[in-house]
Amino acid sequence: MANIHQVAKYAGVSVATVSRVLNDQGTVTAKTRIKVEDAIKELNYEPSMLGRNLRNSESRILLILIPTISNPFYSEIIKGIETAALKHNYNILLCETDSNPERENIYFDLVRKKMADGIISMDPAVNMETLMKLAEHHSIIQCSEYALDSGIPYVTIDNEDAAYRAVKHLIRIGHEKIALINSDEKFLYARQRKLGYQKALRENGIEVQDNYMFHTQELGFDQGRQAMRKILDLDDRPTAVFTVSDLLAIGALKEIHQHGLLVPNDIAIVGFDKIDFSNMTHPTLTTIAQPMYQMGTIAANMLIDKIKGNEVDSIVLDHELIIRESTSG
Amino acid sequence: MANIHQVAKYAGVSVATVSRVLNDQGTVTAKTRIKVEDAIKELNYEPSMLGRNLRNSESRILLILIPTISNPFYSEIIKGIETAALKHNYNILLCETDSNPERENIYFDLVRKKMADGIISMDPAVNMETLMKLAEHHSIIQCSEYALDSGIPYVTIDNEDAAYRAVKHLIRIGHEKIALINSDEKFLYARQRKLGYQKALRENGIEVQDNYMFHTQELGFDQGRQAMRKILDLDDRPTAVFTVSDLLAIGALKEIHQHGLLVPNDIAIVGFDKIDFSNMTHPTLTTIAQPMYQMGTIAANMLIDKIKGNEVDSIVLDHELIIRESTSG
DNA sequence: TTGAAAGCGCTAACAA
DNA sequence: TTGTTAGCGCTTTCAA
Repeated sequence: MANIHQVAKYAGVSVATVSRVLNDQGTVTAKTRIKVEDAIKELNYEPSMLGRNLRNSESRILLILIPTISNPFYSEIIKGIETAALKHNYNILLCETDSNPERENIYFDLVRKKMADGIISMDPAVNMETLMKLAEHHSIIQCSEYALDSGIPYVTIDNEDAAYRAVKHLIRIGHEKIALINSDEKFLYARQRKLGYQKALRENGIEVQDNYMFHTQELGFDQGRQAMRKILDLDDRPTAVFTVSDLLAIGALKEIHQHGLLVPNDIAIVGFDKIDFSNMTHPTLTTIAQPMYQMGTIAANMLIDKIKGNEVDSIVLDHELIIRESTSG
Repeated sequence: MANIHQVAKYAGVSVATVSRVLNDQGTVTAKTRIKVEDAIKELNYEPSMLGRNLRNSESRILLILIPTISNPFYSEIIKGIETAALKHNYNILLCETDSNPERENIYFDLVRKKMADGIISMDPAVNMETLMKLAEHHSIIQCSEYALDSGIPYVTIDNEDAAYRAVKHLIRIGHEKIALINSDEKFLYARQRKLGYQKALRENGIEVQDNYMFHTQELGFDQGRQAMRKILDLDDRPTAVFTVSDLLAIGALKEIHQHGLLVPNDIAIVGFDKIDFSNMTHPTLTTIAQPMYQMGTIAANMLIDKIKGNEVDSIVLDHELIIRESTSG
């Protein structure tokens, strides 16, 4: 594998000139440019990013911090990030923390050690203190989940309003006994969605009952089933359930079917995220659409902006209630 | 941000000594080690991988080439890759080609330009010529999909046998009119699975009918629905369908429900991959389990071995038929 | 328009 | 055991 010196020698010019044609920059005669390009072709030369990156003190890599790649919610955001990153000549390092602090730390080290130019954090379980300390010297953007007072820019949706509208929809179609399957309230989005749930109930004169609110450690199918099992065991059984993720909703759906009950006739369900699978279930899922792809592109563009040294502002994107079969006979 | 020189100066030693304690290598007195470690702490020094990588001519990054992150089949493999990579101090660059050659080329450039030390290719649509040319000078492993005569090591399963067993299961429970929803036969796995399908039929004296075999461009839900719609339109309607991916199967399932028919009573379905969602549908899906996580760890270990300069052998992993509700009343 | 040379931060061969 | 020094491959300033 040739290096820049050999190309320079072969072309009969200096390395500086080779570098200039490589970067389409500076002033190079058409004649010398051709000499250099010929040499490059002849020697099969590929400029090494290792050298360039060291010289430029950049890696052109964006670190994406997610809890798990298994949740399609994140896959869709990642698609957006990747497309935007590519457009600016960045690439993405995928980092699944599995909510494991040790693993998280390995990934943080990558930016400390200059292997990544910035971070898009989507992990609700991220250690905020560490993240904030890191943000003092590095470019970081929060995506979807965030801490308001961290001073770290974020892109997200209005979780409270989204939950509010989901529950209001259930009330509008006649439900009064509405359960909530939430995730752990240590997460901001969980607290926000709970607020929206409660607000919708109160506004309609429905009492908020503690025994109608459930919490899960993760946002998966199994957790949805387990929570739904508890709900089905309730003496005064709810006629509708609002879950904070489609995966939870799909688990709940399964459990309801298992008990020989029907959705939405016996129990209506609303999910959250509008992942692809929410349209594949039977019945299809009413859910809150988050603009995931857009969230990804925006987060990436914000990060790249920040890396450039620009000020960037946080942004709250629109969501949308998608009414489907699980709430309408 | 301090560099190694400043640490050396602060500690009153040479940069070589700092490098030695950094890499836990060479011979350093406990006393000097402590001096250096103190300096590191004092200056908040973090060694730059940019410098180290240039010096060592390595990036410690593994490039993962997948068609799309949306298919959970790949997510699970990626989990395996990431875990194995991390164990060896490698990180993974996620590259979705979307079966777009232009995008593929951008990613190939990353290894040409030393930004990645090797590739795990899982894209069935990969340009084999380019891949083989690249393999002359770079470490590459094929995962799941492969070209036998490429000379590039692979890890996969026995697709023909897997399909054979899936169809045989359908025959055993009494089906004779069995349709196939396959993907494009330009892919090796599609040809192999078709062979298995045909073999099972022939062995049991069932005629292979061309009008029972369908092809789709992608392995998704929508393609499954469309194919199933055609099957339902058939004059002599099959009583069972073997699909080459769970996503296709889920689409087929949906379409069958839509027509007011029941699975498995009216039509039985077998999927392929055992993605998490195959257990969330109603009914749950009979499917072929691929050891995805294991495939990921093995592929990563093979690649790391290859980067080290070792010979690595291709490997065929076991699969398993998982019988669930979609084939058993 | 081009070239010489310094230097990005690190490792390792060699010398002391 | 430690230090000196030569690069790894590139970009960029300065001078010609």
